[in-house]
Amino acid sequence: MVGTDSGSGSSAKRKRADARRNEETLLDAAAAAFVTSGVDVPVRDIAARAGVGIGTIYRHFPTRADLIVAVYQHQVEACAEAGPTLLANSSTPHAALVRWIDLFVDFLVTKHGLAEALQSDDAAFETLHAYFIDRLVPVCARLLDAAATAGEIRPDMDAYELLRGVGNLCIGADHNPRYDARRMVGLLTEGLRLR
Amino acid sequence: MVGTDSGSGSSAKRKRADARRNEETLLDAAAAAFVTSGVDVPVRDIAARAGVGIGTIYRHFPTRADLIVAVYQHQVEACAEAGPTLLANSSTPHAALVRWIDLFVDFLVTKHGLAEALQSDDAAFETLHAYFIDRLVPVCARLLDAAATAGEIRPDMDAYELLRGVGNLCIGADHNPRYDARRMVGLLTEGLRLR
DNA sequence: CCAACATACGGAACACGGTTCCGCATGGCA
DNA sequence: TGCCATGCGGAACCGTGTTCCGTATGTTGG
Repeated sequence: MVGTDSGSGSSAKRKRADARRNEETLLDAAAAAFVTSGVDVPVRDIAARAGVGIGTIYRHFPTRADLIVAVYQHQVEACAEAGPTLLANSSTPHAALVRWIDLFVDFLVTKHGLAEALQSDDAAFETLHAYFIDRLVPVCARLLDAAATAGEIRPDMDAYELLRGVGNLCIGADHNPRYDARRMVGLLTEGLRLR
Repeated sequence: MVGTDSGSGSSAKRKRADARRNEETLLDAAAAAFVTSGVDVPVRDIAARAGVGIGTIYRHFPTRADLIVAVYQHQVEACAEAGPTLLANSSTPHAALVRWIDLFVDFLVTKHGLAEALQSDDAAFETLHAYFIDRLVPVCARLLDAAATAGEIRPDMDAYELLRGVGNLCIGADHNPRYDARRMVGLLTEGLRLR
């Protein structure tokens, strides 16, 4: 699992039935609201969509970050797990790295406002930061290490820094036809290459 | 000059003396506030610092963007003017491009929150966007063009997109010792290179 | 089945920051 | 000096995050 344990996990003292139901409903409502209004959608809107009071949402997900993490956990997990797979199945480590970063970019640019939230220094997004870093930095580090060992890229690249840079490049990628985050990220990974 | 004409310009019907004084005071207060609290400092704080009412600040600078533009106009101007100079004085167009982008990055990372504001899609920052784009994109385009003509970089790079990417990379550059925007931007310009 | 308790709920109320608006003050001018 | 356009202050309003408590309801022991 993943640590937050804010889900239907089997641990602890088993919550009340209505509480579990509400948590589920909220997750669905939030997912839908994120799609239509971005991850910055007002808390009240999510509550209204779920048909619950504002207090309920705060009780289950004390910060917006908790809600975002819960909604996107599966996808982040999938991305993390894709790392080793790509490394095993790609022609070179650098190719694996590029493909993995593509996955990450795909994920970010299709979630309205997520890239912004990810880089925000607002304390409310602390756990969001932490989750992404915990889960993805090690994967990225492994890919970087493999590529560096193979002599394909410069050896001094820090995984955290790279992910942060990639995340930054994804900001505003939706809602701006003149800006193509993928191309920019491509430039970045190209610049990483040893020549 | 620059178009906004929100300064002590000699055009129009010459404002009242107290109004001109207030505008000056506000500019100073805002500059100081931006330094200590970032460009997101509450409007009330700037007003308080300047010793004026809230209405006054809105009268002179209808949006936060107007204030930011007014405060940083000189520096943006200097950056824009440095473009041709660098092109004339550098060993190669690519070197000029890199040095110019360094200038831009230096400017952005030393203004707490400016990079964020620059990429925000909030309507309030519309004029900020517009000003930076109007002033800097042509300069960048000229540098890109020179470098492309010299065969140093790929010829398909759009100036707006590059500046946007660079701006994005500068987000969160202050207040995060683990992230070095300069290095990331360096990677980007390296990736631009033809090899 | 019922009582009693822990748990969870709803939403009013508060905090905060942006923005508007209008009655009042004042600089500039005849 | 008196008049008027210009400018000023800040109360008030709005949207949104967040807290808190009286009430409702699931759960469990008798």
